[in-house]
Amino acid sequence: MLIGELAERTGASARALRHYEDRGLLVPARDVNGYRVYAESDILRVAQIKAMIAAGLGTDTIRRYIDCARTGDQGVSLEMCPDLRAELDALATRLDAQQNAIRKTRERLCVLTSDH
Amino acid sequence: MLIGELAERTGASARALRHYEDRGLLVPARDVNGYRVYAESDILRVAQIKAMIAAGLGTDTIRRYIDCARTGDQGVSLEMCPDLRAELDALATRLDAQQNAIRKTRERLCVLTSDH
DNA sequence: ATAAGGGTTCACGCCAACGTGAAGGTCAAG
DNA sequence: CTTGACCTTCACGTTGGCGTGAACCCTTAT
Repeated sequence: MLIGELAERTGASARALRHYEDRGLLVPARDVNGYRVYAESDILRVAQIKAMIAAGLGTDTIRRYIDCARTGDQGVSLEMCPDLRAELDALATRLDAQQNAIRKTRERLCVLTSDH
Repeated sequence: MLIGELAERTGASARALRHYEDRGLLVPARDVNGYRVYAESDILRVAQIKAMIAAGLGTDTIRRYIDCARTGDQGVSLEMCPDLRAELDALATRLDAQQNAIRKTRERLCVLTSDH
């Protein structure tokens, strides 16, 4: 599958897909003409990447996640994972804090508007 | 109170405080020598601003929030507020989505690490 | 007088995830 | 052979919230 099709089927732009490749998140094969050739499994991978990006994770972290998962499949060492776990925990904590902050803000606004 | 003291008492950098002023979030008085002079109430205001920034709100939205709150104090019109409310709701929704995304990511990682 | 430690206004730098041309190959169809 | 719809690689633009000098003024202590 070429980049246009993958873009269409994942909802990511072609530019984004090339960007993911730059960041090492996606490594498509190349056709003789130089075109990127993607596998079916890349659809799932792109979905995961998009979700992690949306969750506020950086591409560095995502790449480490992917590497960790790959070595996990092969039953190889998972030593790099603990700090990855820590990073995910930290992000979750930050998101909690953000939710609290916005909840307080809304409460203050509700008091002012006498709403609810 | 001068900018250095406010910075110290709020944890925000002096640069950040000037930035907030550029964005219209903070309007300190000026001494004869041109120095910014802040009121005690600005400490609370800066705390609110920091919280809203941390929550992912942009300075435009925050300024509208402040204006809305000010006019609210004086019992004046609150017509500008509905879209502000909508914006806060949208942000809250986005944060929910992010939490879901990171939760799924952590679950996938847990499966791989056979943890829990 | 001068050094130290405040303050001021520009104005460029940064980071991250792409958007957006530019300039040019590839390939099937008319 | 040419149009058109794909693809390729640069490489600069964008958005936001500041960081980080630069160059300069104000005030107090030595």
